[in-house]
Amino acid sequence: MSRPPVARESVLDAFEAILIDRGERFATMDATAKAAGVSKGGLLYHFGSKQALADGLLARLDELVREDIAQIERAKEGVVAHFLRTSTTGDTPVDRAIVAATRLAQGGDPTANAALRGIREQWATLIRPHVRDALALDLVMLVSDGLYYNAALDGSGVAGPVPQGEELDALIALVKRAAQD
Amino acid sequence: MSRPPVARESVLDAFEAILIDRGERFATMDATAKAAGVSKGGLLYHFGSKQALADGLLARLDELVREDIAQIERAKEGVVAHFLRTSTTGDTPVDRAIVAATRLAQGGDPTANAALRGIREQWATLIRPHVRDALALDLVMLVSDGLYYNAALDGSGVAGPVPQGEELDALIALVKRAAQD
DNA sequence: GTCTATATACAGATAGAC
DNA sequence: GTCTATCTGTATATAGAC
Repeated sequence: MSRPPVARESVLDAFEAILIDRGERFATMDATAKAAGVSKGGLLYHFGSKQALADGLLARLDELVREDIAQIERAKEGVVAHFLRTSTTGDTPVDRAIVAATRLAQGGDPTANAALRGIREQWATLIRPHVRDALALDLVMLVSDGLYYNAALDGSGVAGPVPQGEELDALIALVKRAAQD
Repeated sequence: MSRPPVARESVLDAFEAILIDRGERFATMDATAKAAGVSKGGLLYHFGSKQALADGLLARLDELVREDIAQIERAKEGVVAHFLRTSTTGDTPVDRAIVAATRLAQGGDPTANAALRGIREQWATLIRPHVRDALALDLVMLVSDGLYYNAALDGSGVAGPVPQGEELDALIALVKRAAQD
């Protein structure tokens, strides 16, 4: 699992940033190359097509989710609480990748859609043993989905109408009470 | 408030359908005109620009939401329950308009984004008197957001990983128990 | 009101120099 | 490995006939 070149990563960073900050329509190869500080030709050396660029983003997303899931499993405050807390409170690499993938999916990229569905399934598998039943799982997943939905609507950095800090703590407690015994 | 011409409405229907079924990238004026059974020139008589087309969709959304809110207020099973039940269980005109607007928003249209934020605020105002406190409101809104998020990911007609039928009834009961006294 | 034809701009992608 | 130049397709928009 050798680390890819720096230029490649900064192209992905730029692509992701435009998706988040401006939306799918503005995430062109031209704009991405410019934001990454390379020429179009340079970008196309690393990613031979727009789809390859999207695939690169989704591959990185997959890896970040893998790490994220490992972290949630080890969380001291419990799996459910940590899962909800990291459902886009902050501006972490996973969160950014997920919002960017959401934008791609909504633009009409079926691979982005499938990736997000797969991630949600992984999360559900992770949470299932820690809640009372299927209904409780639905509740936890939907609250998490709701947090991501608001993050996707607001782009990065902007504080949405979603609980944070102590309010988020209280929400987590409320959901846990409803979802666990 | 005179009813707009039939052709105008069918153009909006077509635009909405493409947004939902294929995504923002595919919702071009050409594709919309074709799907609506008019020529590009015909479309442009009714909507002079892409933005005007989007504005038309959002204006219709606003009206549908107004009707939707009036219905929720009158719901026999209670405001919270009816609100959650209509958070995209089905394939109603409001739901379709919301998913289409979500796609526009994720593509990078700021007016679609603002419209969705406004609608969410209207809903919150509607729900607020019917729940225990601000925390309970957060819970109800986030579950609703989560349902819409899944609807947006799945497009129209496809059954997502989201509760339906009796499972949905149980979820609504669970949320009500957690959110009301 | 609806059409065809066309102008303009930009997206994605290729060729080939350095 | 990164660049410039360019080709091709297509999206938005205009002009003007019917």
